[in-house]
Amino acid sequence: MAATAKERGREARERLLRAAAELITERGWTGVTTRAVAERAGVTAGIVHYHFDSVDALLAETAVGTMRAATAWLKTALERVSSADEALTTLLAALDSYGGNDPESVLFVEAYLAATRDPGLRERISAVLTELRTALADRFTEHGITDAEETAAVVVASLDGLVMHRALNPALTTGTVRPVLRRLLGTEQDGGSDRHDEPSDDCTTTDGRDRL
Amino acid sequence: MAATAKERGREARERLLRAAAELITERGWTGVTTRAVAERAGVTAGIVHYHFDSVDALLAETAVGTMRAATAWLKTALERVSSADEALTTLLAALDSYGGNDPESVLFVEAYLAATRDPGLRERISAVLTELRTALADRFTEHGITDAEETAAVVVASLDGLVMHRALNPALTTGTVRPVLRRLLGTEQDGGSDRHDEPSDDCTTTDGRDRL
DNA sequence: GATCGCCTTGGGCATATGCCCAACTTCGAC
DNA sequence: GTCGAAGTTGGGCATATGCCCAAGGCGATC
Repeated sequence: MAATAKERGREARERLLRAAAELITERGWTGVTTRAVAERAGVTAGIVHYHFDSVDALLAETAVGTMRAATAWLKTALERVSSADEALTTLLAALDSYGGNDPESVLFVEAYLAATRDPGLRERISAVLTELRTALADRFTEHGITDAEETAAVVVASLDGLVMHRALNPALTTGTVRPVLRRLLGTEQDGGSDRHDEPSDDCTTTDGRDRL
Repeated sequence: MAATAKERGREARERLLRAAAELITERGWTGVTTRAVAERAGVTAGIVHYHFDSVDALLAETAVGTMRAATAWLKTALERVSSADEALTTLLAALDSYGGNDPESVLFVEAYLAATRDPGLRERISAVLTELRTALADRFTEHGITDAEETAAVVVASLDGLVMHRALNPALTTGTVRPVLRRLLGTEQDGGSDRHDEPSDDCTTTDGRDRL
């Protein structure tokens, strides 16, 4: 058996990260406590400060890690895209995959706010966000979207805003907002701009990618 | 003499509300404490629970009150608007009026997240948001925007998203994002989307940076 | 088997927090 | 002048919280 102690330590650490992610969305960033996260992870409270310097360090690690994973996934998904509209669809699909009361995207918003009060976290989150924004802008440039940089920035921000508002207004399904968001791309392809509720064409048609 | 005691009580209550608003953005919703808000308001801690049932009640009152005031102001501003584009400009100007490190709009985002965990607050915030969204949608309908309801919803959500992202990315000035956001209105007025003829309340700050 | 490194435990300390309350002040009404 | 309502004060209680630490496993290495 390979390093049982080390392995268990690693697992405990990851369980803490997962527990923290849940609790951030449930209680809010500043509402996560040492003992709560330890209990959720099934470990004792002392463990938290063995694996992390502080509760805030745990939360930052959780947020940055989650965002990095999501961004990495989205970047590879965007690489397979063959039009700007498809890129938008990919992002919307990712947004939908978390269902309505999506825990993960609320975590992002909590992280943004926490970054407002923590310069170090802000730096790390900005880096991830820039990465995603740049990847999207590259697709846009590639497919002839004007103001690609600015458009990408607005699209990413808008999607985060929609995530937030959807928590209060369930009518904001991706199907509903997609026709409107498409206008952001500036392509005047006039594809029947008033049809809502796209049935199920939300998945990019290429290889199987219905997971996330 | 007009009720001095009653008057002072009222003032203390309002000072508490203002102090709470500041602290919510500084420390986050769940980071606001009885004593901190009392100290900021210049009263003793006992006062807080005399005027409000609980700290959470204080916070909710603060958030809803602030949002109601902002919405009321925006509604009257929107009434004077003579085009959909001008409506957008009005909203952007309001967004800018709070300067870069705007305390108020961060408060809104904090409130959205808190509403996620408090059904009562969620109800109240949804009502205010619906009011604003409807007022905007009315303007849009009036000026021939297709999908007025959906467009209004997306615009409001996008602006909140931009507020959040601007806290991390100062390049997201209204001047920078305005040309992109105009596309949301679906009015295909000329391709050059970076020129506008409304000279009056041009709120755009002198955008220094263009690289996002 | 002894030793070492990594992980874990459970308790503990100083402080913070929400909320309460009895006594006190203030000021208009009678 | 007395009374009562509205507001204020300062202390206090039970609990929660962040972080620490000495002691205890436990497998790998020698």
